[in-house]
Amino acid sequence: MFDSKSGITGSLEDYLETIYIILGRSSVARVRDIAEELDVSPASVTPAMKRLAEKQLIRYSKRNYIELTEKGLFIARRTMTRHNLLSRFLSEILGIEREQAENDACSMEHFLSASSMERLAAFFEFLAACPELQILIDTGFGNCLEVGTEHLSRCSRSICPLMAHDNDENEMLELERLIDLEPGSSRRIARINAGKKTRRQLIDSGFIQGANVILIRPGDKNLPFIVKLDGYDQQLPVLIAECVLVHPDCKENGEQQNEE
Amino acid sequence: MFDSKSGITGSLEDYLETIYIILGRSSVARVRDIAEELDVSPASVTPAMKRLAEKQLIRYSKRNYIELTEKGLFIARRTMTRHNLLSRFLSEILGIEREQAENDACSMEHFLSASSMERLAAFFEFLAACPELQILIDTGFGNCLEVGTEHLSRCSRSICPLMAHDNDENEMLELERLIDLEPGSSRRIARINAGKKTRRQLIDSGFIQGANVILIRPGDKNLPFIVKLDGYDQQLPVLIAECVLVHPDCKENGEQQNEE
DNA sequence: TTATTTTGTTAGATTACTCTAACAGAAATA
DNA sequence: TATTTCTGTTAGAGTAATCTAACAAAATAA
Repeated sequence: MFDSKSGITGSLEDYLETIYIILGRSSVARVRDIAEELDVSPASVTPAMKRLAEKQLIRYSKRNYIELTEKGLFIARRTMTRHNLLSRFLSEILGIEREQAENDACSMEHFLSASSMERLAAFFEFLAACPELQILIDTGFGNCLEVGTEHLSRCSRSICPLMAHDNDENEMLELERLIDLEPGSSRRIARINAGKKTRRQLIDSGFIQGANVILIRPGDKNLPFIVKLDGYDQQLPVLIAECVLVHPDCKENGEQQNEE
Repeated sequence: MFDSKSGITGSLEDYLETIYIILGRSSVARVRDIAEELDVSPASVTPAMKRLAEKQLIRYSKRNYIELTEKGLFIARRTMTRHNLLSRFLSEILGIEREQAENDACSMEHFLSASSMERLAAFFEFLAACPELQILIDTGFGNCLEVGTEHLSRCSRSICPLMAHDNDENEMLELERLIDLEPGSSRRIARINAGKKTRRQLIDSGFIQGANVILIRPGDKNLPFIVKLDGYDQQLPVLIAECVLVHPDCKENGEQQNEE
């Protein structure tokens, strides 16, 4: 219920942030404005203001304008910054639609710890200092948005103007299909090569890059495929299992086996 | 209160996830195990099980073992996957300590939307397919963790084995200090060049890469510095304002002015 | 079999948040 | 001045989640 640092709830943080936003454009903040901005009833705002005043985060007296205290201002700004960092990460890096990114950020902002926030900020600084990274994300990852993941196998070659790919072929062709493995084989998932729907289904089930899969029983037309995914048994229709590509079983990937 | 998709609360999602984890290692799930795993009182578990059973997400009868239904299993797995994606992003990409990453992921997992989840999964796939990106993050961004941000100005040169940096000098030296600007100048923040404490203070206040700053009043020994940061007035002690570096005011950065 | 311990449930209280409906104060209008 | 409208507060209810303390059922030990 309580957020990571402030000692106040996410709801109260939202109120503070909203007051800050209103004061940024209107010189005074009234109950009505807050209710409207947050899309809650004015009757919900009054008790929230009382709670905030009790905690010395706002100055508030009945039927009067609302002001942030030093402490309240600090939390409001920090919350807003967390929101911005998350929303920018989701939209600028991951390529999520602005509105959706705002939405996600709105609820996650209350739980981003100080250290995560600091690192996320550092990531943006690094990105700005490192044009190569920006190119990779825009050209490579960004492209995958439109062209679909089918092209991902050729990404290293086509999108990366930064490096000469001499031994490209063997690097890329090493990816295997999960269904082609021998029973008992253990691998790391490389990617899901499927359309939106199947892809989402697999990801929801935990088939994400880096997850460990062990083939238990290869399926056929009637029997489903059985694998152990990160230690959990899972069944899959063969048609869906076909879309899972795994990294080769070489030494480089072997070191990822133990996470401790 | 409710999470993005399931129509159930974060708390109930946690219960489902926990049941899934317990069933992955113990063949049966009891109230006691769940209470222990989630660090809540057993008296809190019983009513939660009733709520879950009502929603057809578990099979539950008084004093009996608890089983997940098809639907419950799906939500449990999806929640766990979201957790893994977030926690891996925080630890593997941002370089947050494992425990802290787990913590943050625990609370944020309930709010990551389906599309963000999909894109985050795609990011890991892209990372695995693009060794250059991995190198940049490990060598460049990863290094910043230890050496501090002072070195960031030279990152492009020193860490990037991927590109020849002929015109390095002018690229890097273009960064200006915020305090050296003329009053009225508008720029984008590039990075914060300060120790941990000052850095955190500035970031908490919203001084993150990409934010727009307009210099209102240059400070001196007595008067504080005043800037407009993303539309909000802020005061800073001169000593702290010194640490803010901004991008040059060239055409390339000018295009970021409007976000719409 | 009886006693003890473990385990699970219930009752009752608390906190945080929301709502609707009724009401009160202030401002604007007639 | 009187009335209407806007704005804010209160009262009262509901939901979701948690807790402690008391109790009940089941399993284990004596």
